[in-house]
Amino acid sequence: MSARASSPPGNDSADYPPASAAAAMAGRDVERLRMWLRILDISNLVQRDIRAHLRAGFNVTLPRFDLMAALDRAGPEGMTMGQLSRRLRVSGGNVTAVVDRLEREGAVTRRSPPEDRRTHFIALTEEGRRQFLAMAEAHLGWIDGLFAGLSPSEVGTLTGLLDKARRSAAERAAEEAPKDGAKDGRKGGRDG
Amino acid sequence: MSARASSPPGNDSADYPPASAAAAMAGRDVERLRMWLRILDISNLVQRDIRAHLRAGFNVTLPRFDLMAALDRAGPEGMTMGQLSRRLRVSGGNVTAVVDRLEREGAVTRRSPPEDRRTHFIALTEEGRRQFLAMAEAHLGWIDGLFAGLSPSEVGTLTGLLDKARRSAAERAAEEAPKDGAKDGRKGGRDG
DNA sequence: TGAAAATATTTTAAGCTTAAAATATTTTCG
DNA sequence: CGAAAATATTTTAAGCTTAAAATATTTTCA
Repeated sequence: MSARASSPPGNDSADYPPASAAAAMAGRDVERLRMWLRILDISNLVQRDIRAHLRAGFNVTLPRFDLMAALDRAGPEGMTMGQLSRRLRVSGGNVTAVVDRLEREGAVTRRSPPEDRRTHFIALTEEGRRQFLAMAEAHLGWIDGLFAGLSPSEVGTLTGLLDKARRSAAERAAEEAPKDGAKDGRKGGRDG
Repeated sequence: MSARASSPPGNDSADYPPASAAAAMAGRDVERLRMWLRILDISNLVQRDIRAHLRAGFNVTLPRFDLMAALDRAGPEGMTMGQLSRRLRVSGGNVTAVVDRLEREGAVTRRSPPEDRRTHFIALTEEGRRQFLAMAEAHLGWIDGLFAGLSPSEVGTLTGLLDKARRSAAERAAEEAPKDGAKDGRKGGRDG
């Protein structure tokens, strides 16, 4: 859950910028902020709904579902902890914790190849994959249902503009945080 | 941070539906799912950036910023714990925890009116409000920067479509979870 | 070879989050 | 009045999350 996120929150519509902060905003362009708050609202709303469905229908949390999705995509060999960390964009410690629980539940296995005992390959068990496929199918239905109020053409327009917005934000966030100064985009990380 | 959320994750663009789940998705419409994943991506990306800025520039977390924003909006009397819980759409226990920390830091005060000692009004201290205004000003600038790649007209179109998407999701999420069966939309809650 | 550096993961400390149980207080109503 | 219900908040148990420190193992290279 968590409706959190840098919001003059509780927004069901207009009233931005927030009351007292209004003074500080005087004369500033607020349209991009307004747009962002819509994105945030939808994101929170949909995530809340999906989490509730996952819990009620499958007794699974979103982090576990996401991790299983990555493993499903990876195929039978699975992925290493480091690969999962990068793919999911979460910390290594986080992957350790979530994998621990999935392993305890029998949804994934950990195995270390003899040639490098530092690393661990995580893979879905048969049961884990079966569970995931059922969840993925249901998930698609939930999303379709939530956005049923948009026509196919509206969905297309929105997706296109969102792509542009994403590129804008990704570029600018990246240049703020140079991280690594790496040459070609592969290095400095942890494994591959 | 957390890039989490019901995603065939790690998406920088296409490759949905995810590999093995593809079988389950056969013949299903995937456009709305694709759109949702764009929203999710942007939301995670921007929140990550904002959190980093808030921490680096103000040594503050997003939940604390959000709570302070609500209080700023509320004016000098502040808000009760229950009002904060509903406004921020988080649990009561959560509000207790975040307020505890803000209080410890001197950003907010708790006071209980004599006529109802169950309740507590939380308000920004002078220092808390000063801090918040500086953060809100910076926040607006970060958002403007991230979405600078969109023209004003694109921002307008996007905001309009997002509004429609939000209404769609909100309506459908609401009818799934009837919660209260209340008659006219005000009741059954906790306070006002 | 063998010490230093690099890599891969786990552990730890702290904070956010929820649902459910526990407390405290006020309101209702027999 | 006084017990039961309602209301407001805090506490608890569990899980997610991160950054930073600690471990374990492999690679580099003098």
